[in-house]
Formats: sequence, structure tokens, C-alpha cells
Amino acid sequence: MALSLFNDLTRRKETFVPIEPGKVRFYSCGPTVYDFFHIGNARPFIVFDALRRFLEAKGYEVTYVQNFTDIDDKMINRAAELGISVPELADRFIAAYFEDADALGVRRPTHSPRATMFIPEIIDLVSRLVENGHAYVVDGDVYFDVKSFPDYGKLAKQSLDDLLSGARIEVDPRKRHPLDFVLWKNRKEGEPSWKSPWGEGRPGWHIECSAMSMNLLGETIDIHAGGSDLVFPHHENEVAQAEAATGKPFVNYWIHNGYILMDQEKMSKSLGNFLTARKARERFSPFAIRLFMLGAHYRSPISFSDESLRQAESATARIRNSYTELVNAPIDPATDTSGPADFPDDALERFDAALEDDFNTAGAIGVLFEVIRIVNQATAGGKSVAANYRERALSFLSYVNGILGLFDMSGNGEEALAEEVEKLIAEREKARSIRDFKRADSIRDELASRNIILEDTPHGTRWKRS
RNA sequence: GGCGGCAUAGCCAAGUGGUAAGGCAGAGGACUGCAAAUCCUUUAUCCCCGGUUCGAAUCCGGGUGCCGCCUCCA
Repeated sequence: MALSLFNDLTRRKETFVPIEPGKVRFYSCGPTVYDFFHIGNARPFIVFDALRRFLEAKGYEVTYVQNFTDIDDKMINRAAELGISVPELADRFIAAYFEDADALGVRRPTHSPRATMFIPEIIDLVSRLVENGHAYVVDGDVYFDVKSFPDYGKLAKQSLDDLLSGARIEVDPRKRHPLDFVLWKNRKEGEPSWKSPWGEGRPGWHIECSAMSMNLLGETIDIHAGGSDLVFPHHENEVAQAEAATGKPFVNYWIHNGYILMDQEKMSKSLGNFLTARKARERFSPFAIRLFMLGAHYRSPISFSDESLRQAESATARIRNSYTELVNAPIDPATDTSGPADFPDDALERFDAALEDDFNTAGAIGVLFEVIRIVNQATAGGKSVAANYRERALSFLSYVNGILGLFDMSGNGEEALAEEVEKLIAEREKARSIRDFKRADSIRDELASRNIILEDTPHGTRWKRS
């Protein structure tokens, strides 16, 4: 079976066929770095990074680009508020982005371009559009002429008239059509600017993505991703700019994730109903946050709630527990038995099949938990497992985790802590052997208060962080 | 007004024609000194009405409710 993706350009699920066999050119819209990102913003970062990992797991060589928008009105306003320069602001929040994204298990993209590093390329693209009649210059501003591009609206599935009828924008009389959008903005006093054929100025928002995508990945790319709210106008405009310039398709597969809702409403900065990823990390593990995101199909809206995150937290602990049991299970010397349940041969196949079906992570996670139960059955009560069984189970879990990142496969880590805990466990064992349960329980309680949970198993006492 | 999405058990959530995955929570049992973890058992006819079909959560028509885009926005 082959990977299929729901392509917003055609509104249909389509078999994914890359331009170049074995390679994927993948662009994902990144953050405007004027503030910490919130968990709504985090959804595409996590989900599309996971898609990238899946593609790599399937053997594709993926060039994954996620940009930083480091020049626009919000950047300028925020920098002024903070009394720092726009580049300083960008540096600060790019650093913050990586801190948060790294902590959430989002892998670093192949390229993380900043718009301001591509000014010559942007100017070049705008020039092409001016030259071939798709853009016009007014008072140092350059606008894209939507009427010159008959396909305008093909991504949003709206005609110019339809788009116009619901428009809530003020009409700028200098524009030929109300929906014409700015490619290059004339400099205003005190704003960062660059020299261009049309005077000092700065790029419009939409043009940067087209320019960076075309320069880093080529004029036609395989996948372009982002939040649903980018379909119009951002992505529509990207298509128009790029295709008007090159005459070639800009993107073969457009994919968009659904929103995260807060109190039944779309989470957004402007509504103020958001939770930053940074704040969320203080309250929930990265694994729980990831499971919350990946536990529903990427195109569905999901509602944020403490309850949902707590559920994800518990579920994630279940995976980790199962893994720990498996790793610690004694190996059956006979090696030909593996307990009551054999490791299912089709697990991997079913897991992949779910992801291949429009990246259905929720379905895939269902398969994961079916396997978890089977593994738990095999290791329940301290039973031994066949070496071969453990190897196969670990290999499955490792493969799954390499894509979804739902639990920590490393050890407890902290050496010094481990030593101290082991000492207390030994002391408790001694107390238990002489049936001094009061002393034993007080040790357990003390560790519990330090977020360390003890579990007595047939093979001794184990500890873990809660 | 145009375009689009969603409605599945207490909660979260897969499932696009053949008699409802998975997770969380709850109940009972097993294991434990007690716990924890784990195992076993247990909880749904899929918003409503009508239609197509041997058969529909899944297709069609009509409702109802909620959400989004058309303005910066993941």
C-alpha cells in the first residue's frame, strides 16, 4: 500500500507520488517570531514533523523546510514595544522557539530559513512578476494583480467575486482590484528596510514563503503544509505568486491541519484564549502533549482541556510502563515460548497502513495500544519471554516511537539520584523482610513526595518518576 | 452571501456498505503485607427524520446543533 494524502488542491485523498523517486521536498509554514508560540501553533510543528519522520522511515530522503517570519507588522510593533531592534526580537524568539520545539520532541528541520536572509531572492521574485505583468508598482509599493492570474482562488475554491462578497477589508483605491495584495512595502519611518528597484522597503508576508520554498526546494515541490487558517489568503497568494512567476505548478500536495479549540473557539493570539507551549510544558509532559496532538486525525479540530491532557498523560504512562516491563522481563532460557500471546506478525503492517491512509495517527496509535496489551500479557506477573519475542516487540516499539515520539526509551538517567534511590529501596526491602511495614511505607511515601513511584515486582522493586 | 468542517459510550477518539479499534475514567475479580503496575471480566446500535440497499455509523435527501475561512492568525 502506498501513502495517500488529502490534497486540499483537489479536495481528495490522493496517492503520494514524489517528483523525484525516493525524495520529498517538504515545506511547512513556521512561526512569526514575535512571541512564544502557543499549543495551537505547536500542532503543525508536531504533526508535520511526525509526517516527515514517517516519510524518512519509509526510506524517503526528505528535505524539510520550516521558515521563520522575522519581518512584518507584528515584528515591528513588538520590537518597538520592547524597545529593541527587530533582529534582536527575532533572535530572542527563534531561540525560544527551538527551546520549546526541542522540548516537545520536534526534530530540527533540514533548513530553518529567515525571511530577512532571503531579501535578494524575494526582490528577484517580485521583479519577475513586475516584468511579466503580474504585478504593478504604486508609490513604492508593489502589488500582485490578481486579475492577471486566472487560477486565483483555486486553492480556496472561491472565485474573486465570492471572495469579495464576504470581504471585510477596506478597499485601497490605489489597488486595481480589492484583493490585490502587497508583494513589497514602501518603507515607513523607523522601519527596517532594504534597497530595491522600487525604493527602500520590505517584503510583504506571502512572498517570503514562495521565495524561500522556490530557492531551497525548487520551483515545484511535493508537499506544502500549514494550519487551515493559512489556506486563504496566505497559501492562495503563494500559489499565485509562484505560478505566475514560473508558469509551473508550485506545490503538488497541499495539506492543512485543523485548529485547537479553547472553550469551543479557535485558539488564537488575537482572541487571547491561548496557552503557550512553554506554559503547557510546565504542566504536562511533552509525551502527553504529543499524544494529545497525534491522538486525533490531523485535519480534525481538537479541543484543549486539562482533562484531555490528563488522559493523555495516563495513556502515555501506560506505554512507558509496558516498555519498562518488557525491557526488564527475564529471558526464557528455553527461548521457544513467549507466554500466552505471541507477538503479532501484522502489527507493523497495520501501523503503517494507518499512517499511509492520510497519516491517520489516531488509528496507528490504536494499533500501538493493541500491541501494548499483548506485550503486557506476555510480561504480566514477571513472566519470562523468549529472546526473540522481546527483540521483535522492542523493534516494533522503537519503530513506532521513532515516528510518534510518545515515550522515553532511555533509562531513568540520573546516576546520582539512582544511587540514592537504590539505597532507600534496599533499606525498605530490609524493613519489609522483618515485616516492619510502617518503616517500609514511610520510605515509599517519602520517595513519593519527591515524585518517585516504587513498584514491587517478582524481580525486585523498581522505581520511576511520576 | 460564498466556501468548508464536525456531531460515535461518562470523557477523548478511530472507523466511508457487511452486524462498532484504541485510550482515559468507573465497577467486579486476580496478584500485593498494603499499594503501584499488570492481567481477566464489564459499559455504545453511532444527533433527528426519510430514502437507496439483502445489508448503512458509513451512500442520498431534509432537518437540528456546533465550529472555521472569506481580515493578522498554525
